[in-house]
Amino acid sequence: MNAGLSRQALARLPLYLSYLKNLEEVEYISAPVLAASLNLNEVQVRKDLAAVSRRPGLPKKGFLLKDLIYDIADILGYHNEKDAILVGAGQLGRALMSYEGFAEYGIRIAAAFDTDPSVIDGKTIFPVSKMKDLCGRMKIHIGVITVPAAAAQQVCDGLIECGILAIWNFAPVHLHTPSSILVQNENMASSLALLSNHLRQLRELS
Amino acid sequence: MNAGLSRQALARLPLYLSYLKNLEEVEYISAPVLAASLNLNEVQVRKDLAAVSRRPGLPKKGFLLKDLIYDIADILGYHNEKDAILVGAGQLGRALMSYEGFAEYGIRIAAAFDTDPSVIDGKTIFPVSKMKDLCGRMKIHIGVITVPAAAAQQVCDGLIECGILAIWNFAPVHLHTPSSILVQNENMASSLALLSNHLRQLRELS
DNA sequence: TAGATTGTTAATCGATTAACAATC
DNA sequence: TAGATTGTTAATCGATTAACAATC
Repeated sequence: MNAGLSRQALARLPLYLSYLKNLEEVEYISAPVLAASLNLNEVQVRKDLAAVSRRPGLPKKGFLLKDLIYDIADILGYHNEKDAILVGAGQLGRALMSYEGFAEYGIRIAAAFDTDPSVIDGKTIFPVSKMKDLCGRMKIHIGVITVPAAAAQQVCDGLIECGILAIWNFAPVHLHTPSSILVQNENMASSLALLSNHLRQLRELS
Repeated sequence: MNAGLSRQALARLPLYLSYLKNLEEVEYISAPVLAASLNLNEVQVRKDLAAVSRRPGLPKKGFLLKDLIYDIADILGYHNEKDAILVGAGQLGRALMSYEGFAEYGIRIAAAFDTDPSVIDGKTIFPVSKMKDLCGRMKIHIGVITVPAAAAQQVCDGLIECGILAIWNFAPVHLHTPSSILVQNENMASSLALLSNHLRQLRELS
């Protein structure tokens, strides 16, 4: 299991999981049913499930729902809590900090950092100068960047100095990092680009 | 132009644009230089630029920076402002509402809606019951969903009734929509999945 | 001119989808 | 048994990358 899990397949798993968790009064779930519910190709789902499930599915029945939920959550790392730090406690940063959903994803924002004294409270939001110390002590490996674009690279460099291994970047810039560091861009501008393009094409048709 | 623009290519354009806008004292930019700066393949960038630029690039020089910025922004729809409405004025919703960056992307959040009376102020946040009326009058085609997962499908149905054509969905669920509606999922859970997986693989190596 | 860069055609790669035998 | 579903091998598709002639 987890052998042939492509990037895309991995990104589909949370979708499966959220759907499966909402099912009630169901003991088994089959790939065709799941595929139909999420508008996905049946074979694709079958392959994904085969890759994540520890026990094979049962012909004519499918997969035991309870086990499947467990297996997917496990692969997604939801079962072991990981601490993260966040840099940039502006509106977006604070929205993320107060998002309870992260617990479900195995992520806990242990602390946030900012340079603006007016947002620093010494309880959850600290001055950036304290970052390295805290990261080292808590062995934190995930950093969330929610600072303005202009400051993002510098913050990124700082996080790497602190021993961060994976970065979740909300700033609309490309970050330069050593190849061992994973940067996951939450690229809202790209999403908007796809929306705009769709609307324009509709307009051009008419 | 804009003929062979794949989904992925389109998603790269905002990256190019943000980089190009930050350049100073530069008149021409070439594909190889841009590619190197963003850690992308040179041919890929060359093809993308050829697809978006209205005038061909100059051998040995590249593309006129000013024109290139204009052309990309144009394709991305940043030059014509589009109104959007947002449903769910919680933390995330309000963070998006107050994000000034959208103006740059040609998006304006014209109004937000919520069911919770305590957040409704009658100025920017209105009761959901007013949604259809406002959408119709303002000819709004973009809807942003920032409600909890459990409410998302219902909100989505409401938006479609209001004449919305494209949906930017922040709720971690798959939305069922007619095929003519574009749904762009801002799937934070998927991003986190990729981060977690990367960390786990590092752990397994050691 | 020589050399960098362009645009484009061909080869490669990876992911999705189709086909099918095996199983309960 | 018959039929639905599984796992897997092969075919297709789309995007990325390589190769190369054309251009300034």
